[in-house]
Amino acid sequence: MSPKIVDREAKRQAILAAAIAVFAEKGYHSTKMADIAQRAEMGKGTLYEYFRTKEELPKTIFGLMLQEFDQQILQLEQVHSDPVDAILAGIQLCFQDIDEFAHVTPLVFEVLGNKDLDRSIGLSEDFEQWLESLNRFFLARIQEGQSQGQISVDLPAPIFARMLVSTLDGMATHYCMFHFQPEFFTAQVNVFSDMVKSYLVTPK
Amino acid sequence: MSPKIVDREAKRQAILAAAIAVFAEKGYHSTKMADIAQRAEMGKGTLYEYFRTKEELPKTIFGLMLQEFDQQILQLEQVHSDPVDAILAGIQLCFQDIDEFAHVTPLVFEVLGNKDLDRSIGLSEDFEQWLESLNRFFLARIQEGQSQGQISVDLPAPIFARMLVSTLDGMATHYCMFHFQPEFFTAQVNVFSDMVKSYLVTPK
Amino acid sequence: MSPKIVDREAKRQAILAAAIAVFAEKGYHSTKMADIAQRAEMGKGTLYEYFRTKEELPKTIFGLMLQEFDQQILQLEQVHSDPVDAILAGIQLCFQDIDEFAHVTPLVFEVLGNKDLDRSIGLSEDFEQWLESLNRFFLARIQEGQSQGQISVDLPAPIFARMLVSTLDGMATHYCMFHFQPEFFTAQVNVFSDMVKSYLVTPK
Amino acid sequence: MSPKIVDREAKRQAILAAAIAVFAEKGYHSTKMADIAQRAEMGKGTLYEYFRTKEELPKTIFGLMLQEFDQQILQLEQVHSDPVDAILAGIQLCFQDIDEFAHVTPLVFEVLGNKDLDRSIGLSEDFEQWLESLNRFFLARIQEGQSQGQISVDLPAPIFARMLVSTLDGMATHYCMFHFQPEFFTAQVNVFSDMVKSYLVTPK
DNA sequence: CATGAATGAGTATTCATTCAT
DNA sequence: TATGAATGAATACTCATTCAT
Repeated sequence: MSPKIVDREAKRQAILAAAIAVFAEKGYHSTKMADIAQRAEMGKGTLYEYFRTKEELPKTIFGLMLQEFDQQILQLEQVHSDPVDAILAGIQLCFQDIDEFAHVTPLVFEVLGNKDLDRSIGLSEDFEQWLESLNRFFLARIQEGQSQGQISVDLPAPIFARMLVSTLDGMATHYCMFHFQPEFFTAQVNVFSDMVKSYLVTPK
Repeated sequence: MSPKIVDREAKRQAILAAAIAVFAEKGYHSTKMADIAQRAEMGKGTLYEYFRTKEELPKTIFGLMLQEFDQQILQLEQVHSDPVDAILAGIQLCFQDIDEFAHVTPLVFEVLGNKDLDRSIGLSEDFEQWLESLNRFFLARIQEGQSQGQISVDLPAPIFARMLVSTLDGMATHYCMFHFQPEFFTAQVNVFSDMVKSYLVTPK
Repeated sequence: MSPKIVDREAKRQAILAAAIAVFAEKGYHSTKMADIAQRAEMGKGTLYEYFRTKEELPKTIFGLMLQEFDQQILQLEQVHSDPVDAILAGIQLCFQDIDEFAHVTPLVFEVLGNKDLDRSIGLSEDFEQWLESLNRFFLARIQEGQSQGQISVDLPAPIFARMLVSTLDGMATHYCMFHFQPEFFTAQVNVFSDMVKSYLVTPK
Repeated sequence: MSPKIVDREAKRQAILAAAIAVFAEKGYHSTKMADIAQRAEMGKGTLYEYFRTKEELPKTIFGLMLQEFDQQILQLEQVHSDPVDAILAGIQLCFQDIDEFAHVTPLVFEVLGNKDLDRSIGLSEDFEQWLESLNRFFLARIQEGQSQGQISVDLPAPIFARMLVSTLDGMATHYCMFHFQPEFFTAQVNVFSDMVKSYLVTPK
């Protein structure tokens, strides 16, 4: 905790913040290291004292993002209400800090869309792993509900779980990329949640 | 008097096919014109006989894609069954030719993620317009169902419609990008469809 | 003189005329072979049936030009009036067909200015040779005038002759490149001629 | 805190000197940026730190040249001897720093000869303006001499003035391009000057 | 002979990264 | 440690030339 270390950490954060801002404005490929240096109000050379390459910036950004996602998963796993409520809570939890990540969405798109870049950053691997965790959570709750007789055993659990994962991601993505309207979005999540609830508890 | 006879249209298609293939493999920015030329089995210069710039390739690819999307919208508008059935038919229709477009998805991601590129290609504008058409279709059917007493007037139509649009896109995207399993996907769309049906016809 | 040969020659001339026109409009380096073909109303490939390379076009154009220049020199040498009159006649003769060559002047400039191009076309060599012939003509007449007592022996003949060559070229160049006004030009040549005459016959 | 210290102006001059040298050797179009970089003993990229494009090099070179030409015009206008002497002084002044510009002449030729290049560099416009200034100087002195009775009013002043401009340029050009012999050149200018003097003061 | 489709060598320019200060 | 000047690999695009028809 020497002041040196605090300074270094603060500078690292400043660079990351600048990078996020510029990446969000122009996209990864259109952003020059010089742009980031300017935004961070430091020299180009200094960036390289903190990050060895340009690619290390999105790598770090995604690392932080996925760390938060993992927190989310941990939170999910601590939800101990009855299965259906847990699923509904999970849906809400997914969007808890969405505004915080909204401006990184275009960067995620650009990296996921470029296999070369993705390979060396490893985003899709980590991202799919997160999707899988989410999927596991929903699947476990559904199966729990089925074994408790609360959810019909006719419901194809793995399919429904994966459907939840992709539809939730769809809503989040549309909010971040095309339709940035918080209240509307909340309402949307609520109808969706209500629909899911009705479907799960209705006997088939 | 008898110049070389060439099927220009066929060659254009061949180039486009090569471009789509290489873009899908490496992404737009990582693809060199030389890569496309090699894949199309022709010289670099020949590409420029058919497309003036590199950007014109995705532009053309998206143009064709959006043309098909427009066809889809036209088809949607010709669905004249009762409102709820129309909505369910619409959901199915959305995924009708999905495999045809699956390999363009990463390219769409990369372009949508890079504001600079998107601006000069104009993809997001056209894409959002398509989302809006889809939204209008669902909204109209829901309102129709409400005025006919089939769907509860308590359902917030605009919100539900937009939710459908984003969730459908989410499922399609996940299928194309992360989870390319046709049968699983069909099943997923079917549960979703069933859930929507139940929700719409259940009195609140 | 078979019709074939006449046809070929006519086509050669057509290409040359087109080349001269386009070179005059845009300059050598900015002219594409395609431009010349279009102007000559034939296919690009046809040009190569008549001229092996692009450089061969200016080479041929300059060849014709210098051929005319040689004719001029021959004409000069047939002037058999007294020395001073011969010099004055020579001055006029220099501008005899100037309008015919005016539009080639920029091409001459561009080639003379580019040593690489000049080397492979060999223009400056031929051009300087022509200047030298002109110089020899003037020098011979002056020396003739001096030996006949008509021109002062104090006049430094080689220097005066070379001065004539460069000043005449200067007037021609300015007419062709900067000040294309025929009447004004004629008047200019006349004062110059009159000045030379006065100077030559005035005893020092 | 202590960045590399560099004399940017000196480096700019070094690049310019290298550019002038290489342009003189090969011509503008045959010169690659890599050639200039090599001559200036630096990397290609460094050139672009000082000049945004290749065209900016001749543009700057001509700018400096024309600046000197303007100085010359200013000097001319400060010549306050009697009209004929002023004209003779003007003739000498024209060649004052000729050696300094001699090696730029081919570049001037190439640019003036290529309309495309000339348009974007704007040389001929500036050059003709300079010719015009020179012309105005001679015209004014001649008319002054005529109103003072020193020069015959029969002399067509505008024509004679323009004739001076083009013949002086002719001598300068030949010196720089074809006949680089300083002593010979000086003698040539002197006979010319002497001839002009005789002509102006001789009553018609 | 005539054509224009195909070709690929050639070149200006950009930008991530290095390194002298 | 911080800097920004220097670097050169990398790449889209052009155009003289070739050659199948």
